[in-house]
Amino acid sequence: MGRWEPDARGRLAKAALALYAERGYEQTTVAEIAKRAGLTERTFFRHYADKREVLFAGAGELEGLFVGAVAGAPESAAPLDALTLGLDAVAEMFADRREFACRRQAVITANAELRERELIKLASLAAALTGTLRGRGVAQPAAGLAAEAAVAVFKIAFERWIVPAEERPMRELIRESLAELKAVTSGA
Amino acid sequence: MGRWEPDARGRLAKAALALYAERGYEQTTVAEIAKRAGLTERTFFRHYADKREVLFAGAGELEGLFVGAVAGAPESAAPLDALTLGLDAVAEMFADRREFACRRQAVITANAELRERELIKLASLAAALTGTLRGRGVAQPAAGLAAEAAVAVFKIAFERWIVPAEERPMRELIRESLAELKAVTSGA
DNA sequence: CACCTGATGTCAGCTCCTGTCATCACGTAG
DNA sequence: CTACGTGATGACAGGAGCTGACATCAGGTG
Repeated sequence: MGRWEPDARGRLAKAALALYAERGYEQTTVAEIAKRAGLTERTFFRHYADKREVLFAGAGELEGLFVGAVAGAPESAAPLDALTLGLDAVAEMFADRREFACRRQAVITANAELRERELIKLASLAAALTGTLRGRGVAQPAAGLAAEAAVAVFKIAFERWIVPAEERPMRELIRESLAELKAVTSGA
Repeated sequence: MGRWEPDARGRLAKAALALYAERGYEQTTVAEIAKRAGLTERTFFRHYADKREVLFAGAGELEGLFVGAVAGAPESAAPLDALTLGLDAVAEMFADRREFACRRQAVITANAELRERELIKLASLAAALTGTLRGRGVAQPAAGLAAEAAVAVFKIAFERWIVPAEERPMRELIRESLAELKAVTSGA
């Protein structure tokens, strides 16, 4: 055993999610999170930039996966087809994390500050996708619009996937949302 | 003359924008804003919920205008056509406020916290548009996707309108973005 | 004149977050 | 084996954002 219990970061994340869920984000102090993880407040801020970020550590992974899949699409693929590959890759990643995603999302939707943070992560994703499309030769503003549209599809499919009543696979919901988007933008 | 100088709210907003532009958002304290407006810190927080909100007082107006135009579209209009009427209404509103919008946007884009707040205002707009479309009989998820797409069009048109080099009318940029969105979603 | 109202000032206090320095197990060089 | 460096952590002070509670006081109202 080392000098400290291992995985301080993970313990902080777990403690934070638990407390945010138990008593609400605003009613939880960083000192309490740290205490539950057996650490101090100062150490919390060494692992996470702020009180919100502890819930968004996985965002970078999602972005990397999405961008990677789009970048790896065949050169001949149209922008929306490349983005669809990215959406599929993301869907796969979510497949076995439904319960965790649900608890986490319940906390986020319950608080405006956390929703703000979530939105900027999605915006960062859109920006990264825009850059990737541009690297594939797509011009502006088409690249930006396609990226925003793909993120909207992800957002809405995710919203429906989270609903406990549905229980449908993420991939299916994404295909449906994509089809709806095409219908609604071409229909007018 | 009343007991106090009139328009405390407006004075605070003006002082805040000036200071944020001068020395940056983070380097400005609320006490400084209040002092420049001839008020106290406590009074600032009576007018604005937090240090960011002072830049977003007009967001409600934008949302109302957009939603009103969509709601007032002919019943026969397709979702995207109704949304286009909303986009046009918004474009008109921006027409004579370019300089103010530029200064404000420069401050916002320079700071992540302010971008977060901007994003949640846009999300609120998308939610309001979704509700309006649903009121017009559009089902989910089509309503949500159409709303998100319209907000994406607004976002990207606005980005281009702000660029000093361009100087093209907002309405024209919106039409262009809309056409690009249709092209990119139907082309694949 | 007495009273109420509403915008503001004053003050105490919590929480978030940061800078700085101390601590101390572990690894490594000698 | 000792000495030293390293890296994660603790301890402490302090600024800034934000809130609650109470005081103040010009104006309107009876």
